[in-house]
Amino acid sequence: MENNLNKYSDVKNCPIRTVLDRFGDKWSVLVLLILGEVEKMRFNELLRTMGDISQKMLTVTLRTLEADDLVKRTIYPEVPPRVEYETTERGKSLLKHIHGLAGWAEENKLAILESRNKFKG
Amino acid sequence: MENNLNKYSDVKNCPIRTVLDRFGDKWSVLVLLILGEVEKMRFNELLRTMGDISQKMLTVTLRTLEADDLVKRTIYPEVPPRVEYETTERGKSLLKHIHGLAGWAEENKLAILESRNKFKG
DNA sequence: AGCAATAGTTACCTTAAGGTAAGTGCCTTA
DNA sequence: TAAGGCACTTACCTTAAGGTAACTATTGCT
Repeated sequence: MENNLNKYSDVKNCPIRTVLDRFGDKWSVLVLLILGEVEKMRFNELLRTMGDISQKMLTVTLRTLEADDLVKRTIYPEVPPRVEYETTERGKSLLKHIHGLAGWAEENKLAILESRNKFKG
Repeated sequence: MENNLNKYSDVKNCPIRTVLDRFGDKWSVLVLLILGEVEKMRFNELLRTMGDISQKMLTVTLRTLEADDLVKRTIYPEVPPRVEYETTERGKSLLKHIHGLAGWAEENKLAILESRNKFKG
C-alpha cells in the first residue's frame, strides 16, 4: 500500500500554505504592485489609485503586509495626520517574483480568456 | 487636481485581476505544484496526496484549471472509470513563476513568522 | 445478493472575507 | 459656526467560498 504524500502534503509546515496563503486575498498583491512603482504613498492616495477598495479593507491589507514586514508604515505627527507607506527590502524581493507572475499573466491573458470561452461553449 | 490612476487601476483589463485572481483560491496553486512533480495523476491519488481537500473542491479546482488550459484531463472509458490529470505546456510555463514564489516563501518563511510575532507583541 | 472501487454530482449548511455607512479627533479654511 | 480633510475604527450586514454527507452508474469480486 503506497502512501501518497509529497512535499506539499504537510499542511502545517508547507511554506506555500503558511506564507503565500496570505496573498491569496483580494488586495495584497495589488497593493504591493502599486507601492512597488512609487517611493512612498499616503493612505488616501492608495484608496484613490485602487478605486474600488474600501477604507476598511485597505487598512487591514496594509496591516497584514506590515506584519510580514513587506510594507513599512511611517506616521508623521502632524494635523491633519500624514501616514506614508513604502515597500521594504523584503517586499521588493517578493515583488520580483510577483512581476514574473504579472508578466506571465499579461502574456497569456488573451489566450486564457479564449480557452475559458471554448471551455464554456 | 491630480488623478491617481496607474496601470493597475483598470479593474476590468488588469491582467492581475482577470487572470491571477483565479489562483487566489485555496487549492489551485497546490494542485499545480503537485501535478508539476509527476507525469500524470488520477483523481483519488490527488485526493490522498493533498489530504485535506474535499472531493467537491478538487473537482471544481481541476475544472477551472482545465478551463484555463493549465491542466489536461484524460478519460479512459473503462470500468471502474479512470481519469488522469497532467499539466499542459501553459501550466508548465506558469509553474516556473510559481516555483519562484515557492522558493521565496521557503527562504523567507522563518523571518516572516518572526516578523508576525513581533508585530503581535 | 451484496459489497467495493472510481470519479464524480447534488443539496444543504457554515464560515470567513469583504462591503457599507457612520463615527472619531484634531486642526484649517471659508 | 460649520464644513472639510486625513487616517482611521466600529458595528452591522451580505456574499461567496468551502465543507459535509449522501447519492449516482458501472462492473468485478465473493
